[in-house]
Amino acid sequence: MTKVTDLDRLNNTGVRRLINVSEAIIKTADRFFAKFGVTTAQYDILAILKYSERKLTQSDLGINRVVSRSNITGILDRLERIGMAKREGSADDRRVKYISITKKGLDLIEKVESKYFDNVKKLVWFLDEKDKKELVGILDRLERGLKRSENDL
Amino acid sequence: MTKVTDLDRLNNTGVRRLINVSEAIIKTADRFFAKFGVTTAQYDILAILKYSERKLTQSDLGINRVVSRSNITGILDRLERIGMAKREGSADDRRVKYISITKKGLDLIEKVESKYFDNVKKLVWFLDEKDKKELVGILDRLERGLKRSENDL
DNA sequence: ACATAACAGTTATCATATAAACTGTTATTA
DNA sequence: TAATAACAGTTTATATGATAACTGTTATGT
Repeated sequence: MTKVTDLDRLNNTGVRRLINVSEAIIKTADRFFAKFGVTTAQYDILAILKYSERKLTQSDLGINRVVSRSNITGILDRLERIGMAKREGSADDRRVKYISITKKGLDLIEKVESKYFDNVKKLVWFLDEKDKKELVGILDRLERGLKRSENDL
Repeated sequence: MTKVTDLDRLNNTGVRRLINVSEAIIKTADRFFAKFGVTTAQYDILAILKYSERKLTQSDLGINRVVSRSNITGILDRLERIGMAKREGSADDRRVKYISITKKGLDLIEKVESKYFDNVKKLVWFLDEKDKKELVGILDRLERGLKRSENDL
């Protein structure tokens, strides 16, 4: 039974801070996309569909976005309902469904994309090149640490 | 209509990376607490209750955790169901409910807490003091940027 | 060929989150 | 005091996420 030290609490505060900032960014993105009638998850899927070189299946989308297959089902249901994407069965493999973005989906991205990137630019406005490089390094080291702490989970 | 540049995409990739690492940390925490029969949100509430100097209302809990009042309702429902917390009406103000942690809740924290802080220690294992200081600064600057980008949301 | 394993997608359940409408209570103010 | 505003908490609707059970299809291996 290890004793909890002040340093432990300080570390925890720092990690919480990281998570809070992340969540604040996510919520801001959610509100941004909501103005255009889609959720962040839906927009992400549409952007992947638009920029993919090849036809994608539902499983492909799951891999890119780290969303499980079961949740992709629901997101695509809603995208189909609002007419932004559609499913097509594969002739080769009857298990597979190919997903494509519709004209309406492409129009949405056209309208939203540059505004979205403008917001990202404002978000990182106060970071210089050194900050950005350091941040990437810190994130790498956090991921290494995460593996350590996952081991004896 | 601004054009999207490579730098825009690079910025976006960096921000996504930050969010991905954050979400990976959150998921690891979720799995950790699940082993003890609670969710992260539930544990957070219990920890706040344990270490609070004064009696807390549901609104108080909302403010600390940035969870809206409506979500607090559900989280407390479930905490009450498993016997970890309880509600008590206020005599002064019949709108208000004071929330307290039960013996069972305190036992849980006793059992979990030092293991949790051990995991946090492993998470930040590869960060030195300079990293930690730099990270705090970067998070500050990101928050400033976030305000900028929220302005014309 | 037939049994079995692996796979793609769907469905169901639970927890969480946002937002808006609602109930009852307290505070304000005309 | 009566009308109204502000507040605390609940409820409802919708979206997302994790997991697990399930259906149908394809691949494998004896």
